[in-house]
Amino acid sequence: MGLDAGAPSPAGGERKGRKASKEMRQSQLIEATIDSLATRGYSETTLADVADGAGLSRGIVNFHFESKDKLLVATLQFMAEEYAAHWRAALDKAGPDPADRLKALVDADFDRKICNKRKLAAWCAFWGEAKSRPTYQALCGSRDEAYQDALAELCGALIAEGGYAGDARDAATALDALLEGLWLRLMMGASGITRPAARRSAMALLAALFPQHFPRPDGPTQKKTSMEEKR
Amino acid sequence: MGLDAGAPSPAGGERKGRKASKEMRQSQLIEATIDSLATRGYSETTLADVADGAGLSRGIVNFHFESKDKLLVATLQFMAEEYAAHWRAALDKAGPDPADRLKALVDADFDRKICNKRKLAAWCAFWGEAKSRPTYQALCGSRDEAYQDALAELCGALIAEGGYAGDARDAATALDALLEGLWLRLMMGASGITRPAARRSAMALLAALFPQHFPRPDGPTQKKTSMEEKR
DNA sequence: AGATTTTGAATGAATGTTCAACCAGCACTG
DNA sequence: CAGTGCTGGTTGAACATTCATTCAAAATCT
Repeated sequence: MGLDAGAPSPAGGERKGRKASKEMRQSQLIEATIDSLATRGYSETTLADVADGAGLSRGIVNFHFESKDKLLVATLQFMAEEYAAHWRAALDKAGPDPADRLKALVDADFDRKICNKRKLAAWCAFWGEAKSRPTYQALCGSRDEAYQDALAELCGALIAEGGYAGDARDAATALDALLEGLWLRLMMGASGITRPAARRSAMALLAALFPQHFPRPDGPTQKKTSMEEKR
Repeated sequence: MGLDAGAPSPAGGERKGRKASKEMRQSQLIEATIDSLATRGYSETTLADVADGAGLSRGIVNFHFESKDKLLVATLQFMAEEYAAHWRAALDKAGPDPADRLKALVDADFDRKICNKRKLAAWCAFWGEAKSRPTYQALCGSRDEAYQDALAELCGALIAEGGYAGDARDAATALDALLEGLWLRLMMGASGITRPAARRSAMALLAALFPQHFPRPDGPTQKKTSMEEKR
């Protein structure tokens, strides 16, 4: 019954019913898993929930993925790859100027595609289990080793350009931690913080670290456009 | 672990714990719960684990706490109260100077009593479930409403004193998010970040935000010993 | 003794996994 | 083209396990 199920419908190759390709089924199940993680939490996520969410039958997960564990690992893997691809694309699209590239990374982190309640909640669910599961720990890996390298490289370039004091690695660590902390706050939803406010907060850190490159919103400082919002 | 914990060996006549008062038993069970959360994670924490960890029998938790849920709530409550009491005490002990008080808050956050793998892991376990449990969400509450108010007040004082640009509330949000993000990183243990390094990173943010009040560490420093440091 | 705490086995519900039957597509044959 | 058999995705019920909870009996304290 209820095969159509609809749901998030990843678009593209429409093949709905019985014949959906293996990969489509898998991503359909992964999406349903993210849904369940976001609404019920890790400890309450059951295969029955996932199957119901996808509009399929009970035993389906054990056919496409070998076990519940494997499904969860695949889900985390999917999110990690999506995240990495997203910031890499943002970096490619940005120009050669280090300041622009750094801003692009921050913006990418707060993009709705990545930074929404559903995905944030799923990330946090995995974080909560990461310490006791080496596999999760490696995949969360405080985001991505490469991401931190990219941050550090850009910070280094700005420090060299602007003659700022401080260490590039430390600045990158602080920035990365700040971004993660803001994600956490956004997920919690408490203290009524919003996505734009969080992004503004991150930009404020950049302004404090690299004042010549990231002018404060109020001061009529030296950089180019003020396409940012005001406050 | 936790308290003396008493070996699980039921052999000897050992009349050690039987007499322990209700409150002692409860905190003993709470400590065992934190242990289990830290080592096995939220989803794998069972009452049997907790009871074994405390060296007591299976049904004990349902006697002192009504249910597993109540035990977990009590555990989170305990940690929240301990955290709040800790930073409040640090604030009381600090002098009247806003810069000193802010530094005291940061130091308190990285105190071993609060900031160790065990407690961090337990916090993170609760964070992971917070979105789907209003009770947890309220207790995590992105730490503490009052904590953020204290941060904002101090930031405001420094901004007024030093004539810095920027908003106190934004600075406090950034600082709080950074501290939480660093906690998360410390818990993950990845990228080999250490507690002193994390604290240094937080201090770097303060130096960037309030350069007159928090001189950079590279110059001949101002405080006393440099017993920290590492990397 | 009476009250309180602790124990450990029994209970029942929830859930991951297995599996035999079912069915949609597809290639091949007559 | 119709029929036929094959491959493999899909189903749902059966199974086994794990675990929170209950409770009567035992142990300990006052």
